[in-house]
Amino acid sequence: MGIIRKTKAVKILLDLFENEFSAILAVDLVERLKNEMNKTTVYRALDRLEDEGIIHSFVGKNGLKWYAKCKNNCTSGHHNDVHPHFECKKCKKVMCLPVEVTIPNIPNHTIDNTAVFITGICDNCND
Amino acid sequence: MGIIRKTKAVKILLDLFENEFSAILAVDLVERLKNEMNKTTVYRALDRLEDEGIIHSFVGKNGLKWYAKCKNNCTSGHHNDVHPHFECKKCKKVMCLPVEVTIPNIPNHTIDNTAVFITGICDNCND
DNA sequence: AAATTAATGCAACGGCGTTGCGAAAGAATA
DNA sequence: TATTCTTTCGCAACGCCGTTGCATTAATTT
Repeated sequence: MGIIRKTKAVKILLDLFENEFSAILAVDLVERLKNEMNKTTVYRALDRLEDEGIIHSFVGKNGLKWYAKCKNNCTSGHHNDVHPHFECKKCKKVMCLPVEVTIPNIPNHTIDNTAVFITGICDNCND
Repeated sequence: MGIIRKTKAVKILLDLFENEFSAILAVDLVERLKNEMNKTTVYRALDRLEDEGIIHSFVGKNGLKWYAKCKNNCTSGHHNDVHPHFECKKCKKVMCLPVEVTIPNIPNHTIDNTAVFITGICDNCND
């Protein structure tokens, strides 16, 4: 807990997420890094990075796992931003939208976590 | 397109969803019906029911597929209700919430579909 | 009843993600 | 630097969900 060990895998992944603004599919990471590290290593390093609140994960429509960089000081266990994730049908990119989604009050329910997944066409492809 | 064939599988499934208010995991359906039909049949019949707009599906946090009955005259291809799905951490049930979630306008984006998945504690377990 | 179309069962597969375990790498102590 | 301890890595194998191909059976059409 606290400082994360900067292993080879962690360094490579951090670098990757630093230069990537859209979310990345876990399987794509495995593929892209297959010459540098084993797939098990990728998954375990992702787990650690998520535990530390450096990245966050979510599941797409097809059940595949996406990872993206956290921007709002998330900590282990709790992620601050409840932002939607947007998947463009054209360019296939998935991005975190800098927008707050407010969930209407639901009587007698305790809300713990909210995931919003939107599909459509992004601004880049809309020209 | 149009009228769905009332095969054995479809009848059983329709009956099941009629008497079930919470969503059902696809794998649970396969398990519950394993003496009456093959797992392939279950998945294929679910596909057809969804195509006809009788049920709708969504993916949970762990990537598993859920099915629930449609209530708002959905048609093939398009499902009318953008309601959240709520998973209770205690009783593990997943229900469709009768609430509209409004997504804030996102400049230059064309929204096609929205999925909201909430976890927490439901009213039944909150006493 | 015969012919056509659609649904079913079975077995095998594909893909994502996980686990167990021995080997290697990194941190800590001296 | 040498020794010990802890964490990570690689490999192989696995578990599971959902899908596909194909031959069989059931339902619809004529």
